Amino acid sequence: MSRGKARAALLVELEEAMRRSSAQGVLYGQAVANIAGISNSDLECLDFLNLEGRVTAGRLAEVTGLTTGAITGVVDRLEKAGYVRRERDEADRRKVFIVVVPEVTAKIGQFYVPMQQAMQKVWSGYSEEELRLLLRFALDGYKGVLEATEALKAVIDTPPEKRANPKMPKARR
Amino acid sequence: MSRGKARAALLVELEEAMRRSSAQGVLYGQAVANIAGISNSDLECLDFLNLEGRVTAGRLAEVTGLTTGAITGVVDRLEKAGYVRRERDEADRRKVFIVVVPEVTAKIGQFYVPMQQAMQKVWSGYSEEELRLLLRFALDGYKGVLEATEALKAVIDTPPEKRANPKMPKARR
DNA sequence: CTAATTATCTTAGTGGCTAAGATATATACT
DNA sequence: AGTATATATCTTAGCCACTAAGATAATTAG
Repeated sequence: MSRGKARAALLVELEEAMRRSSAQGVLYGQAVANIAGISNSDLECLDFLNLEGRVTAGRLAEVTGLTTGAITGVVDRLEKAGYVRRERDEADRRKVFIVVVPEVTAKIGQFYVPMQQAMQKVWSGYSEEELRLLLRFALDGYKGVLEATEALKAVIDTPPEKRANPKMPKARR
Repeated sequence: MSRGKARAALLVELEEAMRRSSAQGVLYGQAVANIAGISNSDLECLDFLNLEGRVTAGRLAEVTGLTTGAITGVVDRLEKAGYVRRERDEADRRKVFIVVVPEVTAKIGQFYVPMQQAMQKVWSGYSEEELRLLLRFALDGYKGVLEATEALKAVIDTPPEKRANPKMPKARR
């Protein structure tokens, strides 16, 4: 206990640092969307499509939290700009798969280069063993955020008077 | 080289894992805004105010990338809902400081509880030494994202034909 | 003390979003 | 098979937050 920071204090700092970098990450995404001349939602969908490859319109609505009507608009704009194509599912002709057009989508990729370079630079300061720890944490963290998103839905169903009333994570200054 | 993952492969995995969790984090924020009944931008500003405490309208415009006109709207809505107050700077009466009303803002805090709990759970799986490494990384990462945001502005000023044309970070499947 | 600058607000117009319902296809029931 | 119900996407009307441009008010520079 005498040497090293007390664990509780460490966690507070960790939380604040992660909130700050995540907020800044959001801003980076907004800047990319602005520069690329597409809306935030459009870019969010395009990013997801790049991770998943081939996704139905309905799935896009699920993961973004937008209505299916809004997704129709998103896909219309992305398709018009050439980033994606619609592909009817031959097995179930109600479904529409959205697939990226990699040659065109690559134009967006350049706006992520500064972020990738900055991250490479950060990572260069860590040993392979440390990077493995970071990977473990990133994977754990992803699961955690998914869980939290689920749990948040439970909060909605809890009547307000039964909820805890915690302080907003507050500033220190 | 024979044991442990090759560093390059590790970095690719790390990047994907971090992109996924960051995307999911964005969704969590959107869900909070929906439940709280305020817009994404309003919540983003409120979060920033909670970190910084007391901030001018103009600074809010800077950090969010919104126009000052849009910020007027944000602050109007937040003020009407009781989350913040406007405070004229007595030294320079053009400026308006926006200050949070903690008692009211606490109502939003509850929606972050699931996230905090999930993160506590994740962090419980790490030793104090490991947490210190994570903190170092979170701080480095924040600096990195800030740098990247700056560097992105440089990309805008580079004529398109002089830019590299990298592939979009692509899926593996 | 006039001009230029800075900080916020106002206004008009636009675009993406939701809610509700239409359309088309698939599945379940009798 | 044939009818009802469910599912997936699209369409439409209306709303709200955003931008761009300019107005207002206060400060700083010459």
